[in-house]
Amino acid sequence: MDLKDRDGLTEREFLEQYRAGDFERPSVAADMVIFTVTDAQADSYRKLPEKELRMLLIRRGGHPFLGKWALPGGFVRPNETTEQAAARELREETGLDDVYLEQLYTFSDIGRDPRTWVMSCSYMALINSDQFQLKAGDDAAEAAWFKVTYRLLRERKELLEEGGYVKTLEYELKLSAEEEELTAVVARTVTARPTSAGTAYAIVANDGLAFDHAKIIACAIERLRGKVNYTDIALHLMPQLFTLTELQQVYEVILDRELLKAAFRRKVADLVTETDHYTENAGHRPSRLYRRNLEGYR
Amino acid sequence: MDLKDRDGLTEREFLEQYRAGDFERPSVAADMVIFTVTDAQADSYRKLPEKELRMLLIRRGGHPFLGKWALPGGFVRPNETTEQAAARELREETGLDDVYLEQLYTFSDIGRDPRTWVMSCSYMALINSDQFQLKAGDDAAEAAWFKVTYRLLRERKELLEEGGYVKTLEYELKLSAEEEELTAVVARTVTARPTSAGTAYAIVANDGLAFDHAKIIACAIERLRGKVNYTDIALHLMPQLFTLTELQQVYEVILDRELLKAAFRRKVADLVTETDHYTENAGHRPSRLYRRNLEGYR
DNA sequence: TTAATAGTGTCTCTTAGACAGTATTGC
DNA sequence: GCAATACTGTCTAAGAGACACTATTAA
Repeated sequence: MDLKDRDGLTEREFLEQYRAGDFERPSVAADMVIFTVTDAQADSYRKLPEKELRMLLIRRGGHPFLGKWALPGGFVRPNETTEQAAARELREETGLDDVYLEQLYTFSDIGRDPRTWVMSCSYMALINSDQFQLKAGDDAAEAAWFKVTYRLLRERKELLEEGGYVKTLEYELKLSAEEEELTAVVARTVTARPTSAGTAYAIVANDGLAFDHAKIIACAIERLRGKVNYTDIALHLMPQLFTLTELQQVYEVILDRELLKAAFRRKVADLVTETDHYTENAGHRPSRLYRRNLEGYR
Repeated sequence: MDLKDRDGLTEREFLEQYRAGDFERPSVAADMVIFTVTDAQADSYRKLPEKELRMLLIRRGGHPFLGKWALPGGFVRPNETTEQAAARELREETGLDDVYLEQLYTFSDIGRDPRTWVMSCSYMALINSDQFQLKAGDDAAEAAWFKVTYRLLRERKELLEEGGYVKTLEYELKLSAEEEELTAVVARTVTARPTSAGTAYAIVANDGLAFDHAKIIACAIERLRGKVNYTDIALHLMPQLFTLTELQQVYEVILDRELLKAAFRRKVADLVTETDHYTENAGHRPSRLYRRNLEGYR
């Protein structure tokens, strides 16, 4: 087809003469929440080590937010998708190439970067403990894996005159590495009005995190918690071989609550395949090792 | 705190001297999938009218994709968030201000806009039939509400040598307005590999839709279908007063399958409040009218 | 009276929660 | 034997699916 527009141009002619207007454009960054799971120090030779959910952060070496901790990320370059930018950043920061990657949300609050107009298209990556090496931060920047806790602090509900309500959920986000202890409070506000409705995040308190990264982290944890229940997403955090108790520990550390063993095993039965291998030299009965069942989830 | 960076500048000094580099930046558009539900023509005075899921599209009046149909949307302006841009576009296209609005996904494939580098941050809006008037398209552009169907065409699963599989789900998207009939086939590819995993959309066939909007629409329908089952999202498509049968019809048209009455009523019981009003002059037993229960969902 | 929808009762099957009981190892 | 974890069996409660039955209106 050779449709012509008002100026009598075909599409090819139009594109040849097209010049991008000099409207102001935003920079777009891909920022990543990279999760992994590690073992805490075991108390006794008999006890199993506890699992910890950890996240990679990088200490800023320049303004703005000099000295604060930020998510790994960087600007999306021309001829690159946001996914590719995220994968590239991940490779640069961790050397890893082949991981679970999922887009989270695009944050565009004005002033979220004090330098200039920057939107953040955020991603979540899951790394299993086989791939995991603490060699993060090959470049000059200081990097560390922070232990994550995210817990409901308070809940408030206000009724509106016109009908509907505003519910505010305040979560405390705690991130701790060797020397560092970061704390933030993120409020999730759910507005329900007769016609409209919506959810918004706000940072209530923030000690040590750069930009609006506390929001992005909150968003990632909530996505992870949600998906754990109805997908096999948690298996991306597991090594090749693992016990069902380890898998349960990972679920528990993500959800921040204890689960019942029997029910848990029924639930994940289809997500794993048993092997003929067993753990050895634990101070107790050996445990069968499982593999991820790639056919499992639907 | 007055931390100084390598150049001996404080944060304030840094920001004062900061000039945005002239790296190439993308344009960012907010594109919207605006859903509503309408009544089809009833066959007889006795029969209830069927519900139809509809979506607003705008015929392009210029290159590229001249004459094709596109989602309402536009570029995000400086000092505006993507949410605000979406809300502004919605107001411009429909005159509506107070609606359910939710961010979907950010699409950034290179070449998705043949003119220049454009990312699309997509949103879904739900409009109830009270607010709905077919006055869309006050400006010069031609606009129409298209009836939506989205149905699984075929499913393919290929096992990989390294372990894992690639599953391809092909959906047929049909959009129809008075004279117009648009058809596209969108493939959702789920890749499951031992370490990585991911989902991607691709357009397999496309007749009449501009840009990659078939993907965005597919994404919106899948989000809507998913959320219908575990939130009260469908109630944003309902007028102030409605019958439970109407609500069920809306669920059915979204999910594209029939539901059982008794089970449905149990499920939505907490999402609605009964009123003392009844339908009148239907050719059969009157039906109790309900309101949305704003306390209902969690 | 009739053609339609409105609305309820109840049986079954599946799943999640709870808990108790048995099994097996290293030291 | 002991201190742990490994693993299974079973009761119960809640929910989804299926279906049948009764109720009520306008024409």
